[in-house]
Amino acid sequence: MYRTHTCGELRINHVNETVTLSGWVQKIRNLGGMTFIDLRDRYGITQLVFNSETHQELCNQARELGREYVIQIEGNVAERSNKNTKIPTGEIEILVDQFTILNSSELPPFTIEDDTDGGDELRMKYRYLDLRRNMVRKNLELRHRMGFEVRNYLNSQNFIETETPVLIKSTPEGARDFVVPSRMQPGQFYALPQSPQVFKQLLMVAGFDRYFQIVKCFRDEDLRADRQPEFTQIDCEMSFVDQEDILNTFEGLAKHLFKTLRDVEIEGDFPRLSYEDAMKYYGSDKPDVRFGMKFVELSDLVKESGFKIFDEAEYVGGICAEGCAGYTRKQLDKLTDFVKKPQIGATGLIYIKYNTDGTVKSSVDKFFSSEKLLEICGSANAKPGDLVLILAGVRKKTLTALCELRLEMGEQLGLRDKNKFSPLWVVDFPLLEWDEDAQRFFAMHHPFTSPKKEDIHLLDEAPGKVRANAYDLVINGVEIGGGSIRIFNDELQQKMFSVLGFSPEEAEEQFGFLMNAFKYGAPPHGGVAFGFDRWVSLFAGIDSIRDVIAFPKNNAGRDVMIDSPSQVSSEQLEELNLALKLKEAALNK
RNA sequence: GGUCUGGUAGUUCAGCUGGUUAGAAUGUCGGCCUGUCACGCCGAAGGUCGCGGGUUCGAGUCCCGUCCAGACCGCCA
Repeated sequence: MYRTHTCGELRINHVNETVTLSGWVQKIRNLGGMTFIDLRDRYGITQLVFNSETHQELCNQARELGREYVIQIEGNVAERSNKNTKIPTGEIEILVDQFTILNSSELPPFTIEDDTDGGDELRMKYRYLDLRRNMVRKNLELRHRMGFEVRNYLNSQNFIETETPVLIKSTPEGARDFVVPSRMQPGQFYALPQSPQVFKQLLMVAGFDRYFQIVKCFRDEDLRADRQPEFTQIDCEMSFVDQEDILNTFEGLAKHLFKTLRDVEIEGDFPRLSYEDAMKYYGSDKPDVRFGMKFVELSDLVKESGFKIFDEAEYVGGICAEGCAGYTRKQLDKLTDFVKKPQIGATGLIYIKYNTDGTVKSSVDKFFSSEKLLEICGSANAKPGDLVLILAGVRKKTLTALCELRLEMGEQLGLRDKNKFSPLWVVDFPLLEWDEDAQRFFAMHHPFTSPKKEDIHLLDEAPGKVRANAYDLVINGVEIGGGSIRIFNDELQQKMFSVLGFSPEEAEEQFGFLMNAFKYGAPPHGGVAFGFDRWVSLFAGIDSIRDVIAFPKNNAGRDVMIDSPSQVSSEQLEELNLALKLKEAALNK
């Protein structure tokens, strides 16, 4: 038997028991006549003592140990004379009688501690060592518990977890597919699913009624801190539901997860915000509503002042930063630089300081009277002591920039507390969005999303105005998930394909199986999918999803530990009927 | 595809306008130490300054290219 207890469970009431422990050597403190070793496993740390007076030989052996050696010890649990209140096992220690080295270890390239000295690159290369660290392991334990609670809740609501295939078919629209060559069908390829979308709809046709799956999805697009080429979704679909039923069901899931994983009670219904209002008040379809600072449109108020920037702007909007009237020139310059960064793209920043004495000071004093500036402050709901920040320009771009500025101010003012959670549903998304390059409409959500009944008549005359039965769950400015009520009528689906520019033949070739299925009594249905990794990282209070994934890939889609992707042998290529034709840039690598 | 930041000891970093032998902390190794738990004290080893080219009497430092890593824009229904 390798162990009778784990390294995290022994307490004062175990004193005098003889125990066997196995684990890794975390730290050796050699005091000469006496040596202490911290023995670590997943469950905790237990201190071992070697005393040269009573166990000279053992003491000598203990000195031979190194960090991360795997050892097994037998000894007696004793009460410490000097207790350590910082750890749960700190009242006891093990007087070791014998020990065995189960495995030696090379010196690890970084220290296995909470505050490691390892940089990201090293930690990824030696991920199995990084995973020994509390921080990373705790994230994965949270992930485990969350998966468990998702299953618990959805099971209690009669959902059936059903697996869907991973080798499927490439379709146009949406993200770039990962493709897998078929050996048995020369020249043909499978695609890895971007989501199990059509399968879950087919399960509804099959009468499964309530489906879910915690499932890997794949998208071959460029990565970010919160985007991996393979990621996990909580994928769900329900029959005989309208939007209201879905929002209620999954609001229930969200509340259950908040309660069980973070012990947070979310009072009342999640607020709902139309896409239009989200853009108008926050410049984003995933607003962070932990704080206010809503946009105020000032376009009409500031026109014809002779200030060219405002006069020529399609949109002028501002936010009110509470209590910031005291900002120095330096701070304001820094904010100006911030909004002028190419990624944000504003041309400049206008401010009005509403001083505590009731006076105003602005960067556009030349063009506006004090009365006018006060009026602007009034519309922006500013009170003495506040600072109004204004951007102007093309509507869409300015809203986006103002969104970034708002988030930056929220950050500076400490309004984005990681332990505060503000969920909301963003609803009434547009069904379609116009693509300038392709000169056609694309489905904003996906081609199976149903238009709002009252907007269907607009499909021909003004497709861009049609709203969809689509919704996103947004928490703290992070898009946690989204979904829609689907089209379940063959005719409407064909109509949708035609608006998207598919010929009937193309639609038949790509999605014939789905439309065919819809001919056999498809129930009304709809669903939602949540980004599991993002949700876990939100609960863990971290910004990157990499640390809630056991073996993530880097920002170039590379696994630096196993060194993938990699080349395959010419025999493998031959077998797959593939020949490589590399571009020059690829050859240089 | 683009923008930005970084790459110096095992590790995390410092290294100014180019100028003597490239430093600190930590880790490692050796010695001392019987109550440590960030143990302490003494000592030692440890460097292709990512790689290639250029400018210069002289390059870790400046320039060009390139590779790697990270953040972001485009992209991601």
